[in-house]
Amino acid sequence: MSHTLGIRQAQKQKTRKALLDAALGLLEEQSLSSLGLREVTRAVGVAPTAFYRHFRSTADLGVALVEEALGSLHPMIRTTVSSAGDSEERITRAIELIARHVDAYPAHVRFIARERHGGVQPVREAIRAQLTRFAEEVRDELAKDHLSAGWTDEDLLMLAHLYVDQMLITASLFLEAQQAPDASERERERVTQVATRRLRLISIGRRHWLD
Amino acid sequence: MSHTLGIRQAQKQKTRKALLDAALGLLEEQSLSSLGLREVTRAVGVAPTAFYRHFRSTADLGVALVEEALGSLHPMIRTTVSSAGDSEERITRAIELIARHVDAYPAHVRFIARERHGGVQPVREAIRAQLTRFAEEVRDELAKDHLSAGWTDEDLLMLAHLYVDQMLITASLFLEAQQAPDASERERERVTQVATRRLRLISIGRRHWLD
DNA sequence: TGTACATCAGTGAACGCGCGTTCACTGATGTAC
DNA sequence: TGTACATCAGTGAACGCGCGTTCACTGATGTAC
Repeated sequence: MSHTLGIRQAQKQKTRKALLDAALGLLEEQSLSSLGLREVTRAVGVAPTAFYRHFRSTADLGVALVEEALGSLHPMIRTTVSSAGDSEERITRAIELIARHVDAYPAHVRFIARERHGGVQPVREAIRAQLTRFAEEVRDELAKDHLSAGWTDEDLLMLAHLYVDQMLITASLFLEAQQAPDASERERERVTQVATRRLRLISIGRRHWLD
Repeated sequence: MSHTLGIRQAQKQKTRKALLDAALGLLEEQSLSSLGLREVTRAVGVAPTAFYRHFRSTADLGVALVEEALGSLHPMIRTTVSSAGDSEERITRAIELIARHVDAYPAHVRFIARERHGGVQPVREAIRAQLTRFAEEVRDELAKDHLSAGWTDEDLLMLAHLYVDQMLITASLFLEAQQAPDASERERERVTQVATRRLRLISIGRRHWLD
């Protein structure tokens, strides 16, 4: 049987999750560096002092949000890069996956895009560390592809970073499309098209890299 | 002779510039959404109320900073894209130009990277508008190149956006390299190398786009 | 050039408010026997 | 199973502080004659 937490631990986890969720909601319209501890506890309905039972500061909460937003994405990225099919099919599948992820977790995506270059150093570093891991994982999968024969490890990592950056840019574009006042379905299709073509161009560059 | 401002106008412009400069300095360690009006006036040495003679709010000041950071860059971008030489030479020149710009205006570059997805809507929109203009200008220059024969306008704009995004990513990488505790010269060279290869791969993709 | 009045960038006091943090506390949950 | 004590998540009062904004003001600069 699975490990069962005590009542006390379970309740603590529940409050912690409520704080993270409330913070994520409040961060749709501001940056982490202006997020107040009292704001968060007020949204949850607990006393301001309860915050300290879970996090040292809002920066600390931000680092936890990075883990929540990106920590579980690693297996998904690996399987996407190493998936079957020809280049065009894989591009289509990858972009569809990004679109669905943005639909499912818009606030997480916005948080990462916003804080990647945001004003809170520990959070920037946590995001950077996760993205570096993503790039290394993408490189590992790319290395298995026969198209990578003759590539240096450095160039594979360069390409992997290019893919990771495109993934983020695309996610951010889908997010903007989502918020478009009307015709957001049209916007969504436009983003799908332009992101597909970007990846297609990169894919072509990849195939002719060693020419 | 050039238009001379009255003493009053000249002094007002001087105070306004001092507010912008102070804000830019304070924004190295925080986001615009947490920047305080009193913080800025304190740094300049004027009364808090003086702020209102120049800006309605810190968001308004942020929009002015976008103009200052990006407004003067248009001619530079046009000439860079349309410059002479073969593909490799142009890539080298473009990256060197970015590196020099980051050295000359690090705070402006950081501000744009930070607030592009930041928590202040009018500033995000001002940045977005400038970057759209950049992309359209890049497209116009690309369209003159014989390599663009047969390209749709849509695809040219896609490529232009790809270039603009790479420009920002590269600038942001140089900025991080600048802050590296030691061996920042090594870091700088590493960034130059990886940015060069990225552009090279995109350039290869461009050449074979219509294959 | 000189005078009388208008403009307006910057001042300084005052306001109400929400902030982060401290502290001793409460009472439900956990644990030892 | 029952009892006595320990733990600790969440409370609520209190603190000093800096915030954005208002208002009537000052005095140098600008303008009309």
